[in-house]
Amino acid sequence: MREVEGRAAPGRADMSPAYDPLATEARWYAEWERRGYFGARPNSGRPPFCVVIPPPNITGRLHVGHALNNTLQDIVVRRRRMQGYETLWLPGTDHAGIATQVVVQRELAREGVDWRALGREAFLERVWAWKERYGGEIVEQLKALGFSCDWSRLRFTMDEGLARAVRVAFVRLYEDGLIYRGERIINWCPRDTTALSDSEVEHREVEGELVTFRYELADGSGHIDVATTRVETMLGDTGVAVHPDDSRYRHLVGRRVRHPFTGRLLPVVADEAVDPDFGTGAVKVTPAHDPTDFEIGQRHGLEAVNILTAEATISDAAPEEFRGLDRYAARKRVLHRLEELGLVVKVERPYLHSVGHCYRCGAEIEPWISGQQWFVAVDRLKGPAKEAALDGRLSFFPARWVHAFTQWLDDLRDWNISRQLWWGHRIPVWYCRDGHEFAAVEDPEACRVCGSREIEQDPDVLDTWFSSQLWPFSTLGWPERTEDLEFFYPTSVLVTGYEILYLWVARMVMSGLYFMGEVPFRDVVIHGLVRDPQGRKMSKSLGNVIDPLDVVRTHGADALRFALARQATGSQEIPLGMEYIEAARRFANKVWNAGRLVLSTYEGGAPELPPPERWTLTDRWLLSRHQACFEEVDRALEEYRFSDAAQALHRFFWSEFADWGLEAAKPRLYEGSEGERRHASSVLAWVLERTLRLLHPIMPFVTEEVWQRFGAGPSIMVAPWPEPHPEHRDLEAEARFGFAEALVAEVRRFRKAHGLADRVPLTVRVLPLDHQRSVLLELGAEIQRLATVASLEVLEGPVDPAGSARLSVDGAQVLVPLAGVLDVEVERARIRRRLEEVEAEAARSERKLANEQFLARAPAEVVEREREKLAALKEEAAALAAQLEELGGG
RNA sequence: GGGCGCUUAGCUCAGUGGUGGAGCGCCGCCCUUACAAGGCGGAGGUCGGAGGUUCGAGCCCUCCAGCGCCCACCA
Repeated sequence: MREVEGRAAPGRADMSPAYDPLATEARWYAEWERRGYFGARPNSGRPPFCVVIPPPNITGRLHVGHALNNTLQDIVVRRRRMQGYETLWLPGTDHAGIATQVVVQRELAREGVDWRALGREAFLERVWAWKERYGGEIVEQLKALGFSCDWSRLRFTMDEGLARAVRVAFVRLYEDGLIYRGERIINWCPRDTTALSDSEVEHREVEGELVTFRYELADGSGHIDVATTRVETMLGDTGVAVHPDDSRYRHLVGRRVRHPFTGRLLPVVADEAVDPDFGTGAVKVTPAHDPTDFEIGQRHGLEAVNILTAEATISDAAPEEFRGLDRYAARKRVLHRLEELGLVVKVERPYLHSVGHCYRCGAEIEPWISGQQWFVAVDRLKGPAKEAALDGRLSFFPARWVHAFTQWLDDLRDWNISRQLWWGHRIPVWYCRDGHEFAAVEDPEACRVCGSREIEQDPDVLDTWFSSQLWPFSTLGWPERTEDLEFFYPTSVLVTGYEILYLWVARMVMSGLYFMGEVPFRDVVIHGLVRDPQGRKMSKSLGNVIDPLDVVRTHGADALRFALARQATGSQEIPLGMEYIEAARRFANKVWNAGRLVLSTYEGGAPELPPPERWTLTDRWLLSRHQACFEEVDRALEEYRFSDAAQALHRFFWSEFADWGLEAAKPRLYEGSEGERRHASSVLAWVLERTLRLLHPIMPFVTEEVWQRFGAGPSIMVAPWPEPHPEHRDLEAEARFGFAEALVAEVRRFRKAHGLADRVPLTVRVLPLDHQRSVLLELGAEIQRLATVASLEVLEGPVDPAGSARLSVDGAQVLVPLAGVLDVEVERARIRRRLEEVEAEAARSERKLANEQFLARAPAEVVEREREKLAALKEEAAALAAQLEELGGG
């Protein structure tokens, strides 16, 4: 624990060969928290950066979707903090009206208690108790993943301040005429017995039946056939509608048909809403149970007969023989009775059609008239939101979401905000005995209009999303003008899944603009849903669920975070399996072990580079590649391309820094002079230390644990984001080092082709092209080490190649003397294979260069490159052919 | 009905008009003192199909097929 105390003792004496996340992560999180690194202070003099968390429901345990969402936020937030912003990540939880109420109802049911019988107050006490018990759990789970939220500002959508914000918002909308009450047809969930907004209804294709049945004209002079997928609703039919231009039915408009069960006379009306091409072209009208029919009914003065109870059983408004039946039983019964009466024309089954379902419980939604409901009029809200999305005040990542966003706003209809629940913000409207109605922020004692003390508050509560839409400013203290609100609003970024783009994001934008006059956030980052590697939803029954907390225990939070970031492309699905997390864990281990190597040779202290004039070719190559990595990571994170950033880091760290940089440095580290060792070590340390900082937002723990040992500061969390060094980009060095890489790879391949174990000492003699000579002189020791070569000779001029295998690398000739050892047959095969490749490529190149159009129209440099390539290929082919000849292979 | 996205190695996915990549999986060799949670090498692709633009197309355009998602008052 020494390193936790502040300045670490450098070195790796205490570093075990295997990284142990379990021993590291919780310790560091507690330490960061203790030091107050997560806390933000307004008006610190630094520029503000603020993210509000999409508040998890208090019903939930942390699942992998939360892990993804918050990992991405933490990456953004940690980077900004390192960049010097006054960074606030504001956490909180959501009361989640329906979801929570249902969970508690179920808990009560298990105890044999009916929640309705309990009464409103006692029930709410139970829910609050539930919240106290489980509401904090998810917070602990978020901490286990390393998320750097400012926990001192933790909010809950029903805490005192937010409750006040909800009331102020409601009253203002009410007084501005944007909230109204009306009796309209709404979406009703018969299981949760509440209304839902349009956005809370999920449409799913189901196999049902399409029943065509007959209404006889009241005077017996004919009939009219109608089709329906919900035949039970005919119990509430009060009319039949046809299209006004439909000549087949024009003579029937104005006449009446007789309802077979109720005896009611139903007028035939003409209405534009009818599609003459569907079914029979005539439609039964059930104003109480279908939105279109409701409107038709309104236009033609048809009665709305509500034949369903709140639980979707047949009500007393229907004929006695059907009363009390469940809606599905009624569907069968009505069909059966119609058949008995000979009125069924046909039944198409199965008939695929779309049916609305409750987004919470999955029950089929009934369009229903449930008495008075509250609505938000959206016409004056949606315009400004759309404008903000189009004029750039709001930016979407990926940008394509802007279309979905604006299109949704275009189609948006008034928002039903009243819920027939007990858990939630109660609607702040009171009614007095004399029928007066008023809204108030504070609980009133008397009627605002007549002073009567006999007042009653509206029994309904508000849609959960009504409070959620205020989240970016209510959490900062609104309606008070707090320091936090002044400093941090508008917030900087919102990171969320696309599934709540409409439900939540769009409404925050509308309300932010309305109440604050400003967008609630500048950037909207939309990510996909986590799926299993086969693209299936994670579910218990499939056994493919990944529990983030299990992963933290077995692989570490860093591994989970990296795997998620690595997968987080802009696509709608994010495949994740344990094998991805395994790979990420191995990466964390790689980081740890690269740290061990570098630290074992390093003196400690903030790494410093030797002066540029002393840089070796390897140094220049490594620094150039590191700068390329920096640029890629920095740009990717700037644009919220998390996957690109993670991949760039992985590739650089493993394939470049470790596989080549560290391996190439070993001769100097182990066998070089003291000066060489120090030099090599300080370059590696400099690159590693900076790379750790680049990686820290994604993998905070392992980077901190290694970084501490440099003794370069109190914590990587508060270390600055690396500054760019464009002058380190050195394409010439990369090209020259590339020759060494190619030479090493060719020798390795040769070794493998002949099955020569690393133990067998190889001598390699190279006749380089002029520009390659210095590379060999500078990198001789590195090349020997990397290619496991005992002796590397640089030739001055042509040498008799007899008895040697001959390789070709970028035009350089490479001889591997192995007289007597070489298996001639294998060598012949190797050469023949290579020759085929070279000849095929040369042929392709020749064809291209024979094309006059290519010569005329392609850029000169492309043509030149092609010429050089062909020349090299031809040279190599000739050499290969000559060798074959010598080997007598024919 | 409208809209969006996807189709590239066995799997999951990157890919900026100029010789097709990664991770995982597979085959082979190696316990080399950072790491066997590793190293090295290898196999494996007519880039969904058909046209078009271009000197040149995985990439740009059109059409087609399949898959996924969102929206919609398909009774």
